[in-house]
Amino acid sequence: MIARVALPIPRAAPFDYEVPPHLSVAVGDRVWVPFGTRHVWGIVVGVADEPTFAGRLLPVEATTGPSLPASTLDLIKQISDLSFVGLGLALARLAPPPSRARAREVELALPPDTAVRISATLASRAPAQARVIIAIGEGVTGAAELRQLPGGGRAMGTLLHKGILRPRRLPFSYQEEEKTITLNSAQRAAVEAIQAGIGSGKKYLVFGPPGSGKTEVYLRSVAEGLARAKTSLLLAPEVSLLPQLWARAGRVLGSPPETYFGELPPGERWRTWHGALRGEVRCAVGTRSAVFLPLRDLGLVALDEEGEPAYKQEDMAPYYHARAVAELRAAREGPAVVLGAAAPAVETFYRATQGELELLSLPDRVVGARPTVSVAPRGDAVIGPILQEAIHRHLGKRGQVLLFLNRLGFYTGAVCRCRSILRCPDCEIPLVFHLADRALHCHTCGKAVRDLRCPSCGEDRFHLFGVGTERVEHEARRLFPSATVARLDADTVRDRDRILCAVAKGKIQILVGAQMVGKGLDFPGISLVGIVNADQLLSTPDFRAGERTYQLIAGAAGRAGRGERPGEVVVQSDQPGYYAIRSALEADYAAFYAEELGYRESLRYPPFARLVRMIATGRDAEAKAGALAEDLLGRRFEVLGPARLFPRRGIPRAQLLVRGRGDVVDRLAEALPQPPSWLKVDPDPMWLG
DNA sequence: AGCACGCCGACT
DNA sequence: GTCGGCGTGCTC
Repeated sequence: MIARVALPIPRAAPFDYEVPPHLSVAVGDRVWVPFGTRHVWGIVVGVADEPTFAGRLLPVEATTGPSLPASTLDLIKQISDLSFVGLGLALARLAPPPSRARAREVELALPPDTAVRISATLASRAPAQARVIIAIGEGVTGAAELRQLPGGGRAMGTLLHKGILRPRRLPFSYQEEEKTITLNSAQRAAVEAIQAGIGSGKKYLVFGPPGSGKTEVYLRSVAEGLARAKTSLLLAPEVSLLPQLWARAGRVLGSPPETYFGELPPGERWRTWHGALRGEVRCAVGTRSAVFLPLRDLGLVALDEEGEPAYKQEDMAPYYHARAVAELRAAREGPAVVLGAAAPAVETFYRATQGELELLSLPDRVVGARPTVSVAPRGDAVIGPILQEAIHRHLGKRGQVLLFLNRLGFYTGAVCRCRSILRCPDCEIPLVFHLADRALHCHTCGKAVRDLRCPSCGEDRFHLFGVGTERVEHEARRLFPSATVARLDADTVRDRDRILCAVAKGKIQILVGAQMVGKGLDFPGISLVGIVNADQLLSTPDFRAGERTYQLIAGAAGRAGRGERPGEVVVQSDQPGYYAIRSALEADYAAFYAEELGYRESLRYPPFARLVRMIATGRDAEAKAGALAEDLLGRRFEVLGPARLFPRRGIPRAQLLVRGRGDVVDRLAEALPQPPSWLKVDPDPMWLG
């Protein structure tokens, strides 16, 4: 028998191997095969009697049995086609490889006082075990550190075996107090509507302001599904949001759900994936990669904050949007898809108005009161006088302060003295300053502008800008020397657990954070949220800049005043009249949507067209992109660019955008059956430029 | 993606 | 004379 095996290499076609008589393999099995001078894991995507390869075949050497069901294999096949990536590579990155679970962090499985008593009795006979318990009592949770104690490795193993310790499943030890929640009528109506859609593949948009109880609606719907023996998936855009979701789900469902996300240790990922495969997992919470979990009898997939760009995998192939994958699963496996947001993606809301999704509105806030939102000029200060005054006021009342910065300081935009952001005359996308030729470039159409005058005041001298989180942290410490200041962004992600716990306990007065902090975190002590530079996001070279700005402000407003204290939000902006900022200040999504939709239509951006982003990389990226553009234009594609991008790790890059109708991806797949290795093809990109 | 093979600059 | 830079090409 011949096994056709997808291998973790860019090439699309599978490789044929001989299956020796003592092994039996089926489609979906993981196999160990010789490949060149080494061995690799592959996944069987077909079996046949005759090979398609003419050369000499090598044997399959081992198998670990099923790694995914046929439905998931089909799903990943579809994703690999849509994102112009070989099936083998897509499978290797989406189905976790076999790995033994090994605790990375441990915690006490007993109340601390009991543990102290046990360690006292152990002190004479098993001093190593006592030392481990004492160390944990002192706050050490890392398994690696505990292993370094004298005899620590073995002692930890014994304690895990005895059940005194247990592996910590989440990179965060968030605890929430019990509270009983009664649904209001809008929430009840939403749960009823969703319940009717479980198993039918219906799609819903749960639309409501922060604190309107969207999470409770998903959780009650999950419970309804469980009662009918259906499994569920709950997705959040960021790992940092999982602990709260996990804790709340455990409380509503009666038992804790499984977790699945990229940073989970390999053994844990494998365990959850195989639990799902065997039908043992009934509910899982996770980030975008969890949308592929092979849960059996899937009844519901919910995406919280569905407009968040983190749902799209764009940095690494295969490129996919968790929402699109959920909808593909709905079509083949029938789960209801529930999208929830206070500020949905414009595309999603548009689809709801077109009847593709059922709109379920939750108009009322059930947690806290709407914070007061005000706008303040930033001028040349990082933290302007009005925000400074507000921080003083809240610190004085023992409130906590969150200072947000969208950390896209990567781009250097240009502002005129009259405070308007300079935009491309054709695309209305903000221009990006390139130091190499000291010119402003449009990353959408490729135009380079050297002699530009501000369209609103005619001035030709501009100010370049970009502020980072470190600078904000530094300013906060300088201005408020007696406050405890912490910073949470991609650089400090390893300390996330510690920092978030300290915030929850009120030990940090000012938290400076990038995007990740802005989403559904729920800290009752935070009474003031300051958005340091709302204009910076507006200047990103992307047609979604307005949408992101609205989402940022709306999300931040949702962070303030979730507890007893009334909340306040101060947005620093020098363009308070710009529609995205104005409507966000008023929490008026409908007004934002109306204006944004008009802009999208007049300039033919999604949802009125579909974009495919192509990035050429390498020495003559621009020339190659240019030749490709010529070729595609000849085949009657609409092509924007090529535009020169900033080099990445010293390697030049150039971008093309192909614009078309819904069928543009299929047409491109026909035109470029196997894109060259220097070209990345990303349909429906979330980030341009 | 690896890893080999292959053809040109600075070193024991 | 070699060690080694990373450019192309192949792996059932």
